[in-house]
Amino acid sequence: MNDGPTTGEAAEEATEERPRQPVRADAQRSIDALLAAAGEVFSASGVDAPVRQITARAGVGAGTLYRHFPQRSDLIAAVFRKEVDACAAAAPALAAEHEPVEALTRWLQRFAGFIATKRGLSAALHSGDPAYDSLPSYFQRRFEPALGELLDSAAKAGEARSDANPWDLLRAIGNLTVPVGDDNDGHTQRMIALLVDGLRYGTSNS
Amino acid sequence: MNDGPTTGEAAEEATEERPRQPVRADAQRSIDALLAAAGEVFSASGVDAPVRQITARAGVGAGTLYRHFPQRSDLIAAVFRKEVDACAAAAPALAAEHEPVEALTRWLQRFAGFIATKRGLSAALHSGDPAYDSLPSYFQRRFEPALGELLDSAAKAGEARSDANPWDLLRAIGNLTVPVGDDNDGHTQRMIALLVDGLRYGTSNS
Amino acid sequence: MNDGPTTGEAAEEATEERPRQPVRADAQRSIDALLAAAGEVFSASGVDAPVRQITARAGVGAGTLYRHFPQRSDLIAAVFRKEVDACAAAAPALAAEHEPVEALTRWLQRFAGFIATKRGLSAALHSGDPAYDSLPSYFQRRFEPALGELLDSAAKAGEARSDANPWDLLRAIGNLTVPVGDDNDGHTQRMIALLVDGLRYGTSNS
Amino acid sequence: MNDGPTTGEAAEEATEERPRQPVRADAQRSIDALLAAAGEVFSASGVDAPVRQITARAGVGAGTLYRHFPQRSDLIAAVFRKEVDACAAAAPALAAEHEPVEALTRWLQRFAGFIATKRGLSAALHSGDPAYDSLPSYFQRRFEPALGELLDSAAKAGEARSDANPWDLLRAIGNLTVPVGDDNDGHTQRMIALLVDGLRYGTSNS
DNA sequence: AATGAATGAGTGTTCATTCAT
DNA sequence: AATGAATGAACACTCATTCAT
Repeated sequence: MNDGPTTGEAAEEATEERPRQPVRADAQRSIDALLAAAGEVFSASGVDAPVRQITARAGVGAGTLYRHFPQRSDLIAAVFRKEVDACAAAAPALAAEHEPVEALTRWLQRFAGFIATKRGLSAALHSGDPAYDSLPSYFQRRFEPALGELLDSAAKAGEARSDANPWDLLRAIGNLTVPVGDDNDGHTQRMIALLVDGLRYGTSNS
Repeated sequence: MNDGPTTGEAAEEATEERPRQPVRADAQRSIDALLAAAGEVFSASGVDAPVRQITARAGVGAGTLYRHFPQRSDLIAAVFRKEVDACAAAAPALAAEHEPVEALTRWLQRFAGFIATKRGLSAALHSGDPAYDSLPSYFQRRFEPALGELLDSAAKAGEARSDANPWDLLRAIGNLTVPVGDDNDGHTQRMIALLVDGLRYGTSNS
Repeated sequence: MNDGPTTGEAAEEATEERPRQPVRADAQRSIDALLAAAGEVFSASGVDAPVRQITARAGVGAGTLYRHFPQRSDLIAAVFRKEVDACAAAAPALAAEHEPVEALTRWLQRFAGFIATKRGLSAALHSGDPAYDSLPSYFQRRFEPALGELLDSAAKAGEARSDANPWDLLRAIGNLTVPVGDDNDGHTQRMIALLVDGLRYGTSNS
Repeated sequence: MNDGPTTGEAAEEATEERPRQPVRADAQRSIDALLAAAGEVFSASGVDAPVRQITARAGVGAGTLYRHFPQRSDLIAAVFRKEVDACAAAAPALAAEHEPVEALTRWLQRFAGFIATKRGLSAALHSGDPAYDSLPSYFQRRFEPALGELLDSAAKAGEARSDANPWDLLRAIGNLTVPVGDDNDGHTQRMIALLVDGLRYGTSNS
């Protein structure tokens, strides 16, 4: 991803070419402050943190938050997108600086760090609130190609099996978007098999 | 573990041979109903679910819950222990019925299922509430030997590397007791390396 | 007072000559323990203290309290009568040991001590609960003659005006049975006039 | 005190000349309504009356009460101060309209009326809650000079003994700030002696 | 007769959300 | 557009009272 969408726009999927409608400077300042504050509060206290904690940290009134993010889910989604973008953008950067396996490993660690701040989001994501419907696909749309590139490079270098599924691997680390227990598509089984493969690696059988 | 402690007694580690102190039958019925109801509600709605949801499902009054579990954390901990026991007890059972690698794989899947119901417990566990202090060690005390036996059997059969650390592996699947983001002991790094090993398994390098 | 009613009987105005129906010894023990405990708890925490505080101190179960005192007001009334009796009985005792004015002064101080433990009963008394209807008259029936005797003796000795109204005086100190603010019978005014008389005592007018 | 502080400001000692900090009109309306409602409810049902009774009568939501009076004690204290101010302010007014003894008597009756609404506050005052620490001294600071002036005028007119202690007299009527039973400074004794003096007034000894 | 477990209405309090300023 | 006061539903928790043991 070269520069990513401007996630500063509240609750809106950016369409690249639409000319910006005039957003007043003070409004933009409020939005930025809210996104920053919410990101910090969410990782510190979870996405159920009291709204006032966020507005206080952002230095705005409660009404301002609701003006820009009428639903709590709008705020959560906006923060989520912003952080997804930042993480996905790290993949090509690492690929440019490191050998394939090294880049792969580093990015997976970076990704794990991203996931670590998302504890507690899982419940929201599966709450059935349609406001979150677009998030899993956004997550996938950003991350799958990012990891795909890294895996391809490693495979081309003969450093990884070529049939590895990036999406499965992301879920193995994240378990964010689909809880392990409910899925029936065999994801968990495949990932556990992968771990077991890892355990076997280096034995006389490998 | 041969048959597991009877976790029906609230917040108490059962000593096998001690004759039951007279727990009135109705009280025991309430405790059992509450633990069962709480288990279901917790996995459906998280550990912050309204108390009344639990009491309604258990068919008891609110006061009954508070009599037996004065703090919410007491209930959470009791449910946790009960489910840990049930899962740990599955390990020897599977070992008796299946080949080593099969038993290992099945149990890891069973364990993953256990973890899946624990989404949302992570925050509670790291809340600093001393009521939860004993839980991580209980978790480890039950699970580490359970998985250790399975790994040993697999290693003896030449089906797994013998240096695999059961505790690391449990955390790799669970990420329950220590969030990924905060740990500095390299756990995440090792587990990601293990996944990458799994990816490499079967390539020309293995 | 020579023997007074046995206030150990719950919620019942003793009729002097009725032969005691057989009260089982253990029941009587419970009643005594409850009255003693309630007296202590009421002065420490007011008459709205939690029931369990009383049963715990008495060493009986909650059911036992309700067997003997089906309404909370029954318990309050029984404690009240018991303490009224004890205080009223002190009047003749003091009269036998001291000079008239000394006995009068000492008993009024004793009475003030009694009142001091009744803070908070006022609200209950005026709650409209018919269970308390008999209490003010009981209070008056016991105390008015007790103080009347003391005043008479003092008057006969030329140590007090002979027209003093014992009931007014009791209320002046107590303000228990009728709150100052609501009465329109001039009681408060008379008592304040009395205080002012006291202030004038020894001025050029006296 | 010439006209009394505006107690409409929550839990704050008004400084006469300070220009009002911008208190929004609606907030002030809420505060006033709450203080008025609480005053009525407290005298009717005691200071432990349900919060909802107060908010309902004030016509505001529960949150509004908690915004302005985060602790129940804040509300109690504010009501107390407001009523103390009103009563103390009556003293100079009465002095301006009546002869000294008449003014004294009327104000004491007014004060007795004030006390009558304070039944049940005693327990709160001695609960040890530091929120009430300042109340007794506030009570004394307002009332002692108020009564002192009245007594001085009466003494100057030769209508009262000049050594009367205003504070003792206030406590004689009030018994609010220090319960009768516990004090060891002889207050109760002195007041009872005063009453007895009043009784003696006009006997052959006076 | 005594016990103490169960009930559930009642209450304080919080906090998301709306809306007057 | 921003503020922050008001609202009131929702929730945890207590405790008087009942009733199974």
